[in-house]
Amino acid sequence: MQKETATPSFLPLYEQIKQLILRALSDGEWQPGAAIPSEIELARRYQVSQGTLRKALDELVMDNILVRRQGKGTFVATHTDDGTTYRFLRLMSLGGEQEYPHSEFIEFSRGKADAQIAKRLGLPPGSALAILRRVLKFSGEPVVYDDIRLPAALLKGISIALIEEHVNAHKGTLYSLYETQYQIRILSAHERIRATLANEFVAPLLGVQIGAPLLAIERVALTYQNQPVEWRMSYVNTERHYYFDELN
Amino acid sequence: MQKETATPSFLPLYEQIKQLILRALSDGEWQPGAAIPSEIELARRYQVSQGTLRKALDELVMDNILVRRQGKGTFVATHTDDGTTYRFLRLMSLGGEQEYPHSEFIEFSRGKADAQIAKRLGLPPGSALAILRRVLKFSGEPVVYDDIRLPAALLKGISIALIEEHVNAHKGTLYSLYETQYQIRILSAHERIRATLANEFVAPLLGVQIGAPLLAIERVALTYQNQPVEWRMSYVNTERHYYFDELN
DNA sequence: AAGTGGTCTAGACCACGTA
DNA sequence: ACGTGGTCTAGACCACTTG
Repeated sequence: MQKETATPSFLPLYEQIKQLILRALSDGEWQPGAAIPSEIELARRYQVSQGTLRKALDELVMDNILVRRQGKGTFVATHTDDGTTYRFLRLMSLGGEQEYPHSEFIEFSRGKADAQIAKRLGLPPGSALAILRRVLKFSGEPVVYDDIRLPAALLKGISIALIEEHVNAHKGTLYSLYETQYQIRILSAHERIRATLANEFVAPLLGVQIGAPLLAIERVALTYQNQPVEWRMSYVNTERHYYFDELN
Repeated sequence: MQKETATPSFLPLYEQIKQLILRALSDGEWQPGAAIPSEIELARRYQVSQGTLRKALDELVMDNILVRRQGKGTFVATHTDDGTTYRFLRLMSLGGEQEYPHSEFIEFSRGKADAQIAKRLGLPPGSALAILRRVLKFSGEPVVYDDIRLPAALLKGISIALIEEHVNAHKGTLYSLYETQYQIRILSAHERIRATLANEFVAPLLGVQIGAPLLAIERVALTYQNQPVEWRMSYVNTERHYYFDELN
């Protein structure tokens, strides 16, 4: 007899605690980069043993939502931290070295969501979007063209100058910009990858011939409760770079 | 002051236990699909508490090396199990449905490792390889061309008839064949993805024009101790399918 | 009813970072 | 010296599967 998995007959305590902590994080009780209370304090607050609390934290750490530092405390994960700035960057040079890109912004504008983007972002078609176009250069060479779109309401008062200042002067990523300026924390993303040919628009931006093969990567980035907040389409010239993935 | 991470000053007990269990698995003490001893028995065997043993098992389960089934026991993971047969398949149809491919084998032969493949497999250049070429069809349409290579010594007495029997009559994958017939357990893999153009060899096999865009996916599959045992290059027609990846 | 994995607790002690 | 996370233990009890 197969058991229905619809309603789990029983919800472990640590899972409930995890949800409570997630809610507190989502409500902004603890800011990105800041320390949350110690395990002992949290255990007292939620009236559970330290072991049970630890198990809740374990899961949040596995999800890259929290970061533990032995001897110091547990912190809200950031996109501005040392090694995590390019957490979502899956491109490496053919030699295998990880390089970090330089952004050149081409355009910032506003537009409306077409059917596909609306569906991906869980919005009604025609919703107002902020549109951002840029080229990523690796070692000075253009490799990626990005077309990035977010619900316009999320990015009040944004300008291309502000973006460039943050990303280039500040050595930040778009995700650290969202986080520090707009209280949007990107927690995960999924990508759909296809092969395509460079058209007359993207070819000159990437310095390739029309008809050159490119990766077309459609990404949706998610925040708390897996809510989609950013859509982007990237075109990647893989003459000198590859996309890597680990399977297990 | 930054601490050198070279030699961890201290190895947790559960980590040592994990290594011992890994060794037992690698030595074939417990076969794929079979139950390993209960937690209580293993705790007794390794002279640790059940909690510590559990933590070791937790990690092996996270690595997809073991599978827990409440009330029944802990089992060695398989490629022949129900939902895990296509664990490494990252292709979905554009509509989003997961489809399972049908293999058509084109060729089985022997050859020598060139510099790149030798490097990827950790072999001396010129080593003897088994070579396998096939096309994967989804809903009857050819979508993937695979060029697959393994150290010849691993696949003693293999034949194309045997492969086809296993994969098609038996509804198995190559990885389940390796596992059941040759005692090679694939545990993980990594892939490098680039965009390319269909050449005169692959185009007719995939039913596309020469010059059509394709994904070129180079995969190395690993067994215990992250030892590489299989190399493959896949060419994927993404007109009706995409490669998906989850980032977090 | 018996056996397995899963949860939860309370407490001791260790390793690490800071002051 | 102190506070933080990390490890380990022993034991009670719960949930699931099988006979």
